[in-house]
Amino acid sequence: MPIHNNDVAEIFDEVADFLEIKGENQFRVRAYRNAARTVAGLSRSVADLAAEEKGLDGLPGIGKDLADKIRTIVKTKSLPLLEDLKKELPEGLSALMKVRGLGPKKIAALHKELKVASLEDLKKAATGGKIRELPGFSEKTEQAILEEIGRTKVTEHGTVRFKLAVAEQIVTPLFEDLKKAKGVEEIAIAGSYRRRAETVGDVDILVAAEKSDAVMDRFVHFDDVAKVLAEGETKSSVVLRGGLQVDLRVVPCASWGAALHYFTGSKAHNIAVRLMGVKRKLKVNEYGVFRAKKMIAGRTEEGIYKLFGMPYIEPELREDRGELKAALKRKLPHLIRLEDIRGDLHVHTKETDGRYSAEEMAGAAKKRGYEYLAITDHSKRVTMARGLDAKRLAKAIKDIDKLNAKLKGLTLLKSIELDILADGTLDLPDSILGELDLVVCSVHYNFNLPKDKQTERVIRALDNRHVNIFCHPSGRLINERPAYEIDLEKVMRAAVERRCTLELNAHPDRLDLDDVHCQMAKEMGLKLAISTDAHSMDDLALMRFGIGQARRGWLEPADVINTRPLPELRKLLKRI
DNA sequence: GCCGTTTTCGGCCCGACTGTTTTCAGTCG
Repeated sequence: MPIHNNDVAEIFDEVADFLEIKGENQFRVRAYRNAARTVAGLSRSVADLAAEEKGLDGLPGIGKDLADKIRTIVKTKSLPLLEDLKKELPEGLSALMKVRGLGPKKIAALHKELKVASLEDLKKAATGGKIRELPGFSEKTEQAILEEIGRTKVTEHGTVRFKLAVAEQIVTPLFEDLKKAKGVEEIAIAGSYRRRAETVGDVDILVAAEKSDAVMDRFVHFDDVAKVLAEGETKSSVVLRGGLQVDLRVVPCASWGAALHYFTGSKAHNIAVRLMGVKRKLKVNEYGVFRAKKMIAGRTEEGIYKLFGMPYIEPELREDRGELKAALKRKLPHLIRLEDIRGDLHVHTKETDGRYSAEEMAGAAKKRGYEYLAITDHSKRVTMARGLDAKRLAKAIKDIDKLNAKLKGLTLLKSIELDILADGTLDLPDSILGELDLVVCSVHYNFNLPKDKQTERVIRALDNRHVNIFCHPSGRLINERPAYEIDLEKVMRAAVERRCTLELNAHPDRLDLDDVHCQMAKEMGLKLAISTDAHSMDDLALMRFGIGQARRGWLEPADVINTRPLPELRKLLKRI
């Protein structure tokens, strides 16, 4: 099995956990964490980079030592330093770092005094009343630990994060309620939610008000609050029923921009901006930018960036993945917006597993202001969805022709979501595919092929000159199913050569491609399709999640085919 | 362990809240 970027990142993070528990130099710890973040955010395979002479040179936070360690990991799939650390300390300790309220110091004490070596041990020690006996711990901390283990669903693989769409549903009623609180001048949801990350760990609500008591009070007493974790004058935290943690921060109006910037993050982006401040003898915090005691920026986010010689940086870019450098050089992308989308290229109807007719879907698409909509029902291999065989597809084509004759202002595109069979052949014959406006194709079965076979399978499908778009390319379902083994970089290069493309599936359960692969596509000049995979009329609105992901991947309107008017789109869909 | 429009050595973001304490360490974001 090849080494993925995430494998390297996980090893570095684990090293950082152990070093921290050991009480090592905090800056060394930070170096490993930074390196983990850099590797996880790379738009190219770190294994490939490691194979190149200077491939790892100049990566932020990765110097000679860590570059060597990466090469070791790629070559041997392990890191001697980590193996040594695991001999010194029990392997399970790193999982304890995921328990909220437990940090390196407490974990070290629990291990030293109670021989706690795993989540299991921790639970036992807490239930047995052992923890309260330790200095610095109490019965209260013991209870808190037990609650945390239950509440956050801590596993060996970390804590469960909420899908963005789920978090949106849970937090919207609270957000709407807080808007009505007395004294609220400005209010926004910040954090990873505002950066449109695919999942969020918690939700940060920010309020500007001269007096905080009314809004704080309304917050902690909101109907859906299951537990108040902290309650202060400027900051409170609650857990809503369903387990989502929400933090509320209240700042003075003059600090709105600084606070919004600070609480939007990412943490890495903030640290980088603060460092720019330190170099100019300025202090950047959530209240503003200060020279000595004098506030010189912070009412708006724009003002802060301007002070450092940069244009406004969109939240989706704030991951410290090169956006600050790009901003300084005035090379920021003009990110795609929802309004740029002119049509959806992947939707289902009740002919297979959708809920509405093509006509109803067309009506919903028209309401959204779309110019075109591709009807892409499943092909016969997807028996569960009653996929179309050639005969039924032929009838569907005729029906769409009839519909198009009476539709005004919107064109339905004749298409199919064609299954790629295990050997890379396609589920329907070329003769019928030639009748379609475009063909999108997907993998729905045989997920467990070896990586090279899976990659070959998909590329073979792309060899067919009727094929235009490879859908939900990694096959992952967020929080539910990992991606199948596939070399997407290779698939993308194949797509560029064959004048076809990949989909960014906008469904919030998928968001597939991820942000890193979107950026990879952009860098190799591959123009993507952003589609919802809608199974109902409402689903067309999921496009906004795809746009969020695309923006995180630095995509501009020109990088996406369904921003084009129909005649241009048709040209782009033509293969030689 | 990284890094450099002051630097190859000596720095490395910053503040709020909690808990167990009597002035602060630990944790979090």
